[in-house]
Parts: sequence; C-alpha cells; structure tokens
Amino acid sequence: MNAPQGRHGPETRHRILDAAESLFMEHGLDATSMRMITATAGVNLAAVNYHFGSKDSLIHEVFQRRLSELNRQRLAALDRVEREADARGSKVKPSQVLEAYFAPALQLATDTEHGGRTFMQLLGRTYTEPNAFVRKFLAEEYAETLERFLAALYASLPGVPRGEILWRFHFMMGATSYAIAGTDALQLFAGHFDDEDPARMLPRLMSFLLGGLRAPLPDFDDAA
Amino acid sequence: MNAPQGRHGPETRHRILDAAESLFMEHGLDATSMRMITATAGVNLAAVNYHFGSKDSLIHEVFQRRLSELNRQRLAALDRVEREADARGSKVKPSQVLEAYFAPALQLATDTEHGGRTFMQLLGRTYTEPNAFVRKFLAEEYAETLERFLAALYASLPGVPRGEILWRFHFMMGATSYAIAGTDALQLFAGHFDDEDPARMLPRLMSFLLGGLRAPLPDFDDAA
DNA sequence: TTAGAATTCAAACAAACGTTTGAATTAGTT
DNA sequence: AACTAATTCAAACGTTTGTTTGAATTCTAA
Repeated sequence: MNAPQGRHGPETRHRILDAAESLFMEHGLDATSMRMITATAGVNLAAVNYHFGSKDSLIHEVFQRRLSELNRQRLAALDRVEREADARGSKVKPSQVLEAYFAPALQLATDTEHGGRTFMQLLGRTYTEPNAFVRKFLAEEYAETLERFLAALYASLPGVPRGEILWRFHFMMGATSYAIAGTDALQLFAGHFDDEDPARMLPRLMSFLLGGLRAPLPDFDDAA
Repeated sequence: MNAPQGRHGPETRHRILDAAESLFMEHGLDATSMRMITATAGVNLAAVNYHFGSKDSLIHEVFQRRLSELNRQRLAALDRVEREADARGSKVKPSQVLEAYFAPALQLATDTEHGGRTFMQLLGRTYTEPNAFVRKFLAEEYAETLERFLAALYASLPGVPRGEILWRFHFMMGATSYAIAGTDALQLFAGHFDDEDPARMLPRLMSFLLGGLRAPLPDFDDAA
C-alpha cells in the first residue's frame, strides 16, 4: 500500500533498507540518524520520508523483510518433520522441533554475502530493545510461529510440566542469541575465541540446547 | 577523585544514580535524556554535569556501583569452593563453578527492594549494547572475573577442549541473561508465563545450564 | 511533443539534545 | 557576624534530531 510504482523507486528503497540494516547493527536504532542512513545509501535526506513515511516505518520494514521469510522457513521445517512423523506413525522428537526452529536462524546468520549475518546480529540485540514500537511489531511478527512451536514442543515432551518447557525454550533463545552475536557482542571474550567456523556453530549449539532441554527437572525443595 | 565532599552532595548523587538506573532500564541509554533523569530525581538539570561531569560518566557510575560488588561476590564464592576443595584434597566440580558465577547474579536479580532487579535487567540488555564507550568499560570491569572463572572451569573439566567450554560458557551467559530479563523482556511470551516466583529461578536455570554444559560434545563430521 | 505523475533535491522547520554559564543560595569555619 | 567553599538554579549555548516544503528533475504515456 505504501510501495510506489515509480521508476527509480525500488532501487532507492533497497539501497536505504540495506544501509539502514547495516547501520542499525553497528550503532543501534536510536544512534543511527536519518542523515547517516541516506549518506551511506547515497540518496537524498528526504528519500526515507518519501519512500517509507517515517523512521519508525523504515525500522519496521527492515525487520519485516527478513523476519517474515525466516519464520516462513521455520514453519515449513516444522510442517515437514510433522508430516514425516505422521507418515511413519510416530511422534516428532524434541530435537526435531528445536532444529526446525533454530537451524534456519543459524543458517541465515552464516550468510555474509547478502547481509543475513548482519541482520541476525541486529535481531539478537533487538530482543531486549526497550522501544515500545519495536517490541509491539516483533511480538506480532512472532505470535503465530511461537504458538505453533510451543505446541509442538509440549506434544513432544508429554508429562513434562509446560511451565518448565516454556522456561527452557526461553533459555534456549537466550543461548542462541548469544551464539549468533558471537565474539562481536562484547569484547569480554576478546582473545579467547579462535575457532570461528560458522558451519560448526549449529552442531555446537544443538548439543548444548538438547542437553539443557533434557536435563533433570529442578528440585525446588520448598517447604510449602 | 571526582567525589565531592560537600554537604548535600551525596544525597543528590544517589538520587540521580537511582533515577538514571531505573530510566535506563525502562527506555534504554540513548533514549533517556538528562532532563528525564533530573526531573525524576527532583534535582536541577545542571546537577548531573556538576556531580558526574557528563552523561557518559554517569552511565559509567551507574554500572560500576553495582558491578564491582557483584563481581566481588562472585570471586569470593569461587575462593570459597576452591578452599573447600583444597581442604578435602579434591577438585572443584563444574556445578560449583557455575553456581559461584550465576547464583550471585540471580540473587541480585530477585532484590526488588533496592533496585537490584532493575539493574540486572538493564545489565542483561547492555551485553549487546553497541555504544563503544559502554562496551569498553564493561570489558574492563569483567576482565579479571572472567579470567578466573574460565581457568576454574577449564580445571574442572580436564580433557574437554577449551574452545567448547568457552562457547558453552558463552551460551550459558545468554540463557542467564534471558532468565533475568524474564517475561518483561519481550511480550513474545505474554500470557504464557504464570509461575513468576523468583526463588525458583536459580534451581530452574542451574538444571538447564548444567545439562547444557555436560551434553555430549558435538560431532562436526566435516570431511576435512 | 506535450501533459502529467513520480522522484529527487536543497533548504528550512521546530523540537530536543548535552553542556555551559554566572548569579543566587546554602552551610560549615574562623 | 564575616568569610569561604560547595551546591543549586534559571537561562541560554550551539548542535543535532526527524520531518516538511516547494521547486527542479526525470521518465512514461498519450
């Protein structure tokens, strides 16, 4: 509805989106000004407001363009393993649910050619973004995906309290976020990491996540 | 060196630090203005620059006042378990190292009376802060603590490749960060969580972390 | 070739930002 | 009571922010 059908329009739009994505990753949402974006994209300052309406709308589109595709892949992967399980008359395993959710994210994070890695680092930081506007559309964007994966996870772990599964899924998202942010996240680990082969990240992370998910349930030993 | 020995000074300083901490948590570092801070603290706009010099210095002190105490507790806890192990001629267990590191953080996060919870939520978000100035002093503040805990973790897991331990510790920090951010982090899980008893968080998280740490090493199966 | 819509552009807008100033006020010391 | 240093205060500083304006330009279609 906002997309102009003009001539040079689409090109300018893409240049702005790419520049914004990269700058948002490097400096954060607030600290990235319209002038930084338009200068990097090589377009006029007014171009953002002309093509997107406002800075908030630009932020929205930067996230939506990648997120809708990512969650589409996640749901497709979940569909696939559920169909396979149905076909052989068995149930989906927890590890399959986790892989359907986290593997597409990890794979996108290894794509340095088309900005996938840049976006995933930005996304990892945005989970804790205080900006109310950003939180709102992120929640909307994730609603369906999260609903489906939680249901699948519950079904794959009968007998385990849903509250515990929910918390562990939350923990897993945190671990994955840090995995993607990687060494760059903070110079805390500067000088410690050396193996940076991104292909090794998926098995490395999946081992950890599965170990955490399958850990013995905590003993709260409250005297209630 | 910057602390004034005036009369009403200390009171004003505390009021500013508390207001800043709370607002930084709610709106983020950049989106919190000096005018918001001084209005909340009930002091004059110029008071921040008078007492702290600049907004950056104020940010620095907000973090340092809590972090130095937190890391002091962590190192004290590590000293304790290492002394106990020495006394009985055995080695420190991985679970003891983890508890020495994560328990003080979780405990601080349950303190809603004196702003501990507020600060820990702020800290969780700040691990991925792009602001170069913040990243720098956070790395400095953590350097010694991280060095000691990594060494202890390596010693407690002989035979396990250090690179794998390092990554898993990184993952654990991510999980803990999300655990502390909790339900508030994003409305993603809105309506799902119900058990919010903070006392249950430590055993819940420790089970998960230990399960992840002790998971089988990943099989990279690369055909190199 | 001309009409017309889409896009770009330089310039300016008001608002908010962190910081500085210099005078007024406060409180402890002599 | 007089002096001195610390602190508070209202006001203003120059910059930067996101956004808007209206004219210039570009390209398509008739």
